[in-house]
Amino acid sequence: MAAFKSALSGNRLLSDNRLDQSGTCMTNTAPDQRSDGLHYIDMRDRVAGRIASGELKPTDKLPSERQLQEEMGLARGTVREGLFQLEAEGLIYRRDRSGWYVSPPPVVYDPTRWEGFISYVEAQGRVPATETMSAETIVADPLLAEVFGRRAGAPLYMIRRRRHVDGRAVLVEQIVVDAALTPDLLRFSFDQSLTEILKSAYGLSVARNVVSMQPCALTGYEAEVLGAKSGLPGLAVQRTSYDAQGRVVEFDREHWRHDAVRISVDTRVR
Amino acid sequence: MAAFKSALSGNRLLSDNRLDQSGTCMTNTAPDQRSDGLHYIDMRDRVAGRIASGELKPTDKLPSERQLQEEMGLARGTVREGLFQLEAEGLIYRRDRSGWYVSPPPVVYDPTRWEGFISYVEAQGRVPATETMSAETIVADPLLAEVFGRRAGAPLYMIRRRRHVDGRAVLVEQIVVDAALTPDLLRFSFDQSLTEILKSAYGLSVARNVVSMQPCALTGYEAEVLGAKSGLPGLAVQRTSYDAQGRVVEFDREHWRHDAVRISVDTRVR
DNA sequence: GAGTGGTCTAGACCACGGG
DNA sequence: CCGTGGTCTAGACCACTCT
Repeated sequence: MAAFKSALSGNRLLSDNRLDQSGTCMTNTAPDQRSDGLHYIDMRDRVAGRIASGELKPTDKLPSERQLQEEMGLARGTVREGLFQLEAEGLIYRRDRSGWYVSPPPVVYDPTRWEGFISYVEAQGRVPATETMSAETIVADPLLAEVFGRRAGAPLYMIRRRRHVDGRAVLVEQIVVDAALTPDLLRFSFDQSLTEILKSAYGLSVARNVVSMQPCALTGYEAEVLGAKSGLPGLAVQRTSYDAQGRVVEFDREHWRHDAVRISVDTRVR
Repeated sequence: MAAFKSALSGNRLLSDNRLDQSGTCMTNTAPDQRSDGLHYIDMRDRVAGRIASGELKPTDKLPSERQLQEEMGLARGTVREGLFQLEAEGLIYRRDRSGWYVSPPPVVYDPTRWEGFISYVEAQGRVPATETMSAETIVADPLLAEVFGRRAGAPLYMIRRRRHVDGRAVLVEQIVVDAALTPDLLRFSFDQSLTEILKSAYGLSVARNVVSMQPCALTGYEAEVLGAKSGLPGLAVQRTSYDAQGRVVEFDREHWRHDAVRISVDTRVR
């Protein structure tokens, strides 16, 4: 019913920045007309309202589940149902056994550009941080051998990092580079920009990116290191970067929290 | 602990097609070593195992929740918890009040190319279908006016469509085009390719795409028309297409089921 | 009308976070 | 240590689908 207006407003994609405003998609906190009788939706709307009004701001802690339960006269399970809704919408997130918090706005990310995470995030007025989880020499399994066009067993470097925005862990990544192109790479610290290292120390720069993205659930290792509950929606990004000679410079797999990122790509059509 | 092998296997992104094999990410059905004592995870693993083994195939219906409950000696809530995990991972989906089904593999989609949905899907051996929900003339609100570089109040066409793959509704989209560039557009049927219409009837082709993507929750209208429960993870895609003169040819917003799509982009670095 | 998932209640105990 | 969320049980009734 003539919903095109609302379809375009309450839009997290349109504005280029900062749009923690109104609501999320279309269900929205909207008027007050709601109260479908669905208790967990009412609960969702009430909390969403507090966020929209600014009563609760990004990174604020919500009242405890038991407080909300009492406050709204519901069973705890129903309260949690409403919280899961809000989490799925990216409005709130949880810290294990600590509580529920209001999500900050997402970071905008263009995986087709060869710019570092750090410059991206800073350009958006946020504070980036990187932790190197591991950096080691590995040998190419058949899969990686194919990616890099080497024999199985060829030496590669693998770096695992965790990245933060404003102190919150938002992604884990695992980068593989060809040891033949980057001798002695492990002498560097990877808490800074790898992009920069590859360019300045090895003269490698990227001419082509092949990127693949898929909504996923964060489970196992990724959920654990992001401090997320297994099953939290996420975004898996895989990037293969080539230089002008067609050599694979970087093979990168990233797992993002779903509420922490917005992908933006600008391309000429071939 | 030396998990890089498993980090690269069980990978839905790597292979270019069909990879309903092993598991999803890393938690995997893996060995049998599990049985953490977490009942809903056991339950997840058991069902995931049946899917991995081929005992349950895409589009197959799972046993009812009450059957699973009895079969595994769990409370129904616990069974549902496990089913939600599998849903989040994209392994299964539900049809409201009908049952749970095994998800078919996702479609690969490149939003930066100006090819139609139909050719994409067919090229992957799947059966596409399109339903036009509405097609109407609207006037530009301030937001759309800015997008199209017109005055507020300028005439535009808006088309809403629902797209299916193999009979399953996987996305809803809302396309806005400039009426000044496409006079009398509404005389066409939009169950076929809009791309084709714009090119052959109006000589419009696309030189540049600006695409933005964000994991989201499907709620309200989108959830409803996709037959999904509100809160289901989805992917919101917004595309603005320009022709060689820099005029906006199409402004498109799509909402996909999270388990139905994988995004792939191939770009030259500028 | 039978069977399915969707919602909701009112408990319980546990594992972990943080003071 | 206490408070938090995480897991789990055992019911109940409803709304809808399917045949």
